[in-house]
Amino acid sequence: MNAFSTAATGGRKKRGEGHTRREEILQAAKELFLEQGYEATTIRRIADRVGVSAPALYLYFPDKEQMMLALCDQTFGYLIERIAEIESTVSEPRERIRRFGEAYLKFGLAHPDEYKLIFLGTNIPESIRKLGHRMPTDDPTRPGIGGAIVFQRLVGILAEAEASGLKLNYPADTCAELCWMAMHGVVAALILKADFPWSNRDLLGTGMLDIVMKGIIRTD
Amino acid sequence: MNAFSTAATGGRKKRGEGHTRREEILQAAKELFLEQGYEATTIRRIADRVGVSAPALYLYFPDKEQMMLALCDQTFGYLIERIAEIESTVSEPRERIRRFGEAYLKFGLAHPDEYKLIFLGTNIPESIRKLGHRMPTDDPTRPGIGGAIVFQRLVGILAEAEASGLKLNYPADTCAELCWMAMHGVVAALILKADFPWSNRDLLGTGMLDIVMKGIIRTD
DNA sequence: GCCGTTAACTTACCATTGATAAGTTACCGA
DNA sequence: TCGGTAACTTATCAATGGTAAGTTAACGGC
Repeated sequence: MNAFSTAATGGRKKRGEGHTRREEILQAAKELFLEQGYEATTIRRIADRVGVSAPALYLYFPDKEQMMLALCDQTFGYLIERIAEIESTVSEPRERIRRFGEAYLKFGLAHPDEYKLIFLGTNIPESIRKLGHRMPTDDPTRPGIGGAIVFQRLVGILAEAEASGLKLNYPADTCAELCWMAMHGVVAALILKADFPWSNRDLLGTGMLDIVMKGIIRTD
Repeated sequence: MNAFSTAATGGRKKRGEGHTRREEILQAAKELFLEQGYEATTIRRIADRVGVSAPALYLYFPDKEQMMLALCDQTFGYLIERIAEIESTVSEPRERIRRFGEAYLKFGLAHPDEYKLIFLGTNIPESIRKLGHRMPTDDPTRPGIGGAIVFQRLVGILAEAEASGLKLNYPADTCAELCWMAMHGVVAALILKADFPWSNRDLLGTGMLDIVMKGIIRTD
C-alpha cells in the first residue's frame, strides 16, 4: 500500500471490520467531491486517499454513483432533523412557514458545497440529480429520497396551516410549490454565483421570504 | 468516409468552404446534446453524424466545450431578441415587467432542453455553467455573455420603471434579482422535474409572476 | 497446530473518453 | 504544372470507470 497517501488508514481490515472501510471511503469521497466536484473526483483519487487500490472500492459500492447517493442521504438528514425540530417547537402557522424558509435558506448557505452537490445537481449525472427531486411514491428504502421528504414536510405545514384557519391565495400544494421554487431560486443563485455583486444578500433572503408569504397568505 | 452516417454531408469541402463544415458540426452537436446531454455526447458521435473523422472537429473548435459555448450564444440570442421586441413595443412599466417575466417563462418552457443545457447547467462542466451567469464586466467578445445580457435588461427595465414614477419596495437592482430568482425557480423546477405531479403548471407561472409583482411594486 | 473457508484486497486488464501528432489529399492561384 | 495550404485522415496518447481473476490473512472447527 501507498504509505504516502493523504489519509491512509493502516493496512488490511480484520474480518468483520469491512464497514469501517466503507465509512473511510465515504469520508474521502465526500472531501474530494466537495473539493473538486463529482466529475473531477476519480475513483483512483478516492482510493489513494483511503490508502487502498481502486478496485477495492467496488467491494463496498457498486459504482461511483452510489457513493454519491449515500452522501446525499446523509446531508439531507441534517435538514430533515432541523425541520422536525421546528415542527415540534413552533405551533403558530405563519411562524412555522417562516421558520421553515429560514431553515432552508440557512441550511443551503451554511453548506453551499453540499447544497450544490445535492440540491442543485451541478456536475453530477442526470440519474443522480433526479433523485434530489424523487417522488414521494418512490421506494423509501432506496437512497436519494431526502429531497421529497423535505418538500412533503412543506406541503404538510401549509396544509395544516390552512386547516387551522389560515387563508391561502392558492391551494396548499400550489403554495408549497411556489414557496419552494422561490426559496430554492435564492439559494441556488447565491451559491452558484457567489462572486456576483449581489445588491444585498441578506435582503434577498428575507425579502423573498416576505414576498412569498405576502403572496400566498391572504391579507384581508 | 462513412456513407451510412445519419447526416453525412458529402465529401471534402472545397477551399474556402470550411465555415459550412463548422455549421454542420454545430448542428450535429446541438442535436446530440439535446438528445443525449453533454456528457453522453462524444466527439466521435458528433463526427459520425457529420460524416468526418473525430479529429476533424478540432480544425473548427479548440475543444468540446467551445462547441457548447457557440450553441449557448445562439440560443441566448433568441431570448435577447424577444426581450428587445418587448422593450420597443411596450411602454407601460408594469406591463413591461410582466411581459418580460412571461417571455422568460415561455422561452424556458418552449425550449426545455436548451434551457436545461444553457441556464441550468445540468450535465455540463463547471467552466461552462459559470458562463450562464457571466458578469457584465466580462469581455463581451468572448462567448457565453448572453445570460448577463438578459439579466442586465431586467435591471434596466426596473430602473426605468422606477425613474418613470413606479414605487418599488426594494432597490431596483434587488427587485431585478428577486424577480429573476423567482422566475428561474419556476422554470427550473418545471423542466427538471417534468414528471412531478405539479398541482397546476399554468398557475405556478402566473401565480409566481403575480406574487413577485405584488411583492416588489408598492401598492398604496 | 493446522486447515479449509472466505472477507479483504491486489495486479492486470478492458473499452471508451477527449485530445494530439504527423502525415495525406486535393483545390487554387501564379 | 507546381508550390502552398485548406481540409482531412490514421495512428496514437494518457486518463477514465469498471471487471476478471488471482492473492493474502483472519477466524472457526477439529
